[in-house]
Amino acid sequence: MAATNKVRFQAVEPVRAYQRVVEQVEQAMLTGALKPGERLPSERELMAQFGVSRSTVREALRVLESGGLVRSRPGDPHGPLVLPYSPAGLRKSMSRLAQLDQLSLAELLQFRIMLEGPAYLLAARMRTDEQLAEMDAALAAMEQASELAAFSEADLAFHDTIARASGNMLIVVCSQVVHGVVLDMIAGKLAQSPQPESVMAETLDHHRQALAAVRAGDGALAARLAREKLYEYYADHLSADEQTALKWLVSEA
Amino acid sequence: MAATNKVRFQAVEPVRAYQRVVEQVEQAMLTGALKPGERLPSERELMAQFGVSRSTVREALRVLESGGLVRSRPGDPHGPLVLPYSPAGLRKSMSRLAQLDQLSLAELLQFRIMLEGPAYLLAARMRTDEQLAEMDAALAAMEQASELAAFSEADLAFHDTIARASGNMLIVVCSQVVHGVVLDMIAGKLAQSPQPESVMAETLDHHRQALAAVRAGDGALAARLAREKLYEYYADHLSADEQTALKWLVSEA
DNA sequence: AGTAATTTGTACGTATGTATC
DNA sequence: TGATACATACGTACAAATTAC
Repeated sequence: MAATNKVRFQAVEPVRAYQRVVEQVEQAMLTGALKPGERLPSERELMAQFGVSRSTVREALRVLESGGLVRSRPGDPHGPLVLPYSPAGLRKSMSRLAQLDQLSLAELLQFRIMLEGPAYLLAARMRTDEQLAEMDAALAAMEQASELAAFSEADLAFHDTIARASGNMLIVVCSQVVHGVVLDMIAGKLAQSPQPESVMAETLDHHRQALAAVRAGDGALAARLAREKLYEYYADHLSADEQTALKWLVSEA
Repeated sequence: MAATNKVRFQAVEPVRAYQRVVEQVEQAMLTGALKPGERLPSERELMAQFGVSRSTVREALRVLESGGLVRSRPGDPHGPLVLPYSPAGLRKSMSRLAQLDQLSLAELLQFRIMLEGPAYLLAARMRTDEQLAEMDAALAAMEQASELAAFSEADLAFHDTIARASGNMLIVVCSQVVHGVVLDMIAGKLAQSPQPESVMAETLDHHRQALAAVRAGDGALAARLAREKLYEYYADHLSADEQTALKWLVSEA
């Protein structure tokens, strides 16, 4: 018996020409041979260098473009531009996950609590003075907002600043995505709230307290306030079981 | 003076033909009009329906394909296959950011702690008996593993079961992705560990304690154990500042 | 089993609008 | 302003692969 019983072969799928082009360009960007701000050769030159047709080059460029890695404009003699690395791709994938995987509001809120607690915790210790000023500005915008839309926008900016102050990019991206999806899910219900003013005033009060805790450097307090606020704000939209599970995260996390 | 001083115009960038095709297909998948396992029309039919050339259709298909949404094979008369959601895209974009130093190991570990704490917390209360049996099986596999690779694989299965027991799909997917990326980042360093046996034994012991807490329904204890374990396991790879920040999350979260 | 039909993968040519020099 | 090089989009053609009869 040949000594091949330990090796495991994997199913091999055909590698298309455009994929090899994409891989080479991606590799060049990963190794630093191609840096943001630099240019790729023109399509005609690429098709000469890779030895493929124009269609193949274009398919590869479209894939790179949709991934947020390059941007090509018609008529640009310098060739496609290599873009700086941004979490746009991460955000798109997260968005798809949140929207496509039929997530429940309860799951999204659980996740928001998991994100916001640590976000406040870290922000209370890591925040710069500029970020503190941004939070003040967002709070002021919320106070001055007369319409729900403007209020909601300022609220989003406030949370975004908190997330950025945590110094963790994953928290920033996930918070943006999850917050956005949650707003989409309850958009209808929130608009027909009986007393939008009282809700806004209450939210404002919670934010003031949390911001004060952040300013004082009391991360644990800020985190607890944030979790409780989130629960109170959204609990009405959940079933009794879901409320219970969410409560666990609020009190014990 | 015309009453146009309140409107804000945004810079408009050209929308390519292939982008509109991609958007329509993505939208159909998001709304559920196109479900996994179903087929897209053939390229020729697509080019008739969208009123664009085949090149454009193909560029759109390549983008969708690279995003893991569809798969097209040569000669398939049924057309491109609509794939079920996979976290591959999420993992790829996260890995890219990590490789490009836009995402530090410290951030990833922070995030893992944020995920695993609540995962254990929820799992301790929500787990079914079958999931508990799965955890036992994974633990047994870890005990029997002689090589690091098998041990690591069983460890991954253990954490995955915990995540699934939490009942939150976002936790499941994010845990898988982040865990995988962390393993990629420290793959080299871990292999040359001086005493892999002692590390494995220690990890095993931690897992036993955490599993016991889950079995007993003590979510708070399980979560604390998980956070501490994670810190002890990876702290060596972090700078002093990063260790301090991580410690905050371990103790106060 | 084998053949025919259809589809994808790739290549090449062309017209048009655009950005840069 | 004009000239040049570029990207966009369309159309055609042929080889390779797959399915169905």
